[in-house]
Amino acid sequence: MAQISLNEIFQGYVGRRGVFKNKETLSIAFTPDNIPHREEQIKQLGMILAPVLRKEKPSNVFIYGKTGTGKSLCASHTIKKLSDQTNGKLKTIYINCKMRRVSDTEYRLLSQLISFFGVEVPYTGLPTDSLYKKFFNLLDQGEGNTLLVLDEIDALVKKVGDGILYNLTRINQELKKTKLTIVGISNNISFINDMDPRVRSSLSEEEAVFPPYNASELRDILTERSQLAFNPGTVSSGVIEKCSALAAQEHGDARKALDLLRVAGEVAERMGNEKVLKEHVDLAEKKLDTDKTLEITKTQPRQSQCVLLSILELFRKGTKNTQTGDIYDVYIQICRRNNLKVLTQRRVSDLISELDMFGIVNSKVISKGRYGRTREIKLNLSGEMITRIENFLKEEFI
DNA sequence: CCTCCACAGGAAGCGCAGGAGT
DNA sequence: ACTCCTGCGCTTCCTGTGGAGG
Repeated sequence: MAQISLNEIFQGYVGRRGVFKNKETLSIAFTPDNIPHREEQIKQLGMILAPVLRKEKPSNVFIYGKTGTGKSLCASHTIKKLSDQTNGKLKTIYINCKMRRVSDTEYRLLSQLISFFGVEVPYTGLPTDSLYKKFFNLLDQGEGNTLLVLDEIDALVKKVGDGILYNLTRINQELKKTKLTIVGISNNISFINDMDPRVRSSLSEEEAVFPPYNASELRDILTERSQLAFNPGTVSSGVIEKCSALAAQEHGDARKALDLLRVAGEVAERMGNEKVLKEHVDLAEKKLDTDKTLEITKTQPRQSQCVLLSILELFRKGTKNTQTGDIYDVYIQICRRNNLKVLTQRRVSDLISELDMFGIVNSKVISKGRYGRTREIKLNLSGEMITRIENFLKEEFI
């Protein structure tokens, strides 16, 4: 039985022409040749970095803009073009500072930098400044310019402070043959104010701002990409407009727009449609939403999951106007059942606030007069999400 | 008008882990 | 290898508060 139906599925797959021609072109990792609506920024970056062609040191650049505004894309595009001009002689080090366990401490970042020169360094044990020396020596062995791209640089500063940036910006004073230029990329603008003024000024000798895309700009981007990604005529009208509009509502995030389009295509294929329809976009949005919330709950610490389960149990019982105390009572029971340490109500209250921040619940402070002042907590999830999260939590807890 | 409920949410401090300095 | 030092999760203690009921 199972085999027959599987065969049918496979047959359906092979027999039909899928909607995708090249799905890769919709992923964030893909670098298109043409980047619409970023001509200004690319030109600006090009002008800032152009001195490398004359073997002079360009200014350090600080790039900021919200997620999905094309910062990393434009930076890597510009640098690649620049590198082509120099016949690949331009050395570029790209580091994403948000990668956990890779580059989230001073030591790890330095060992990353060193490994770019093909030298491996022990995971731990060496003093930090000997790593600096090593990096310095490796750097100075080469000629000309080295570009250091620090993506999500705000994460680095938040984690380890600005000392490392201070050291890196000063390194040029010592270097003889090479020059190091830092390209910092951040989606948080305010963090730069917390930095040491010296670091701030040397890091942002030049600044490039990436504004959010509006709906029509997003539409252009999607139109271009969809021609690469989909077979001709498989995207019905209105689909791209819908994806653009949804993503524009969320601070003009091109990544979200591309995700929506890609998942809509996947949904269409799975449902056996030969065309991507507007309804598929709705389903895609739901799926992305659910996946995201599920991912959040999965990565949440156990205590927080326990609190969420308490809220879910109360919801299933149909309790109206859930308040902190109710949740705490259920929470205690779940902890006992699961042999978990019972935290104080004060702490649980904070955990509820965290769930609120994630958008999983909505809580608002209300006063019930004689019957006290508390927070009214409501689940902020669709029915399908509740079931999926519940299924996950039921596996984790008794 | 006052009271008093059921908490909110700030402040201080504790114990721990893991990194930095030596 | 050894002490600091720092950040984090958490507890303890605290003061503050909107409004129903007296």
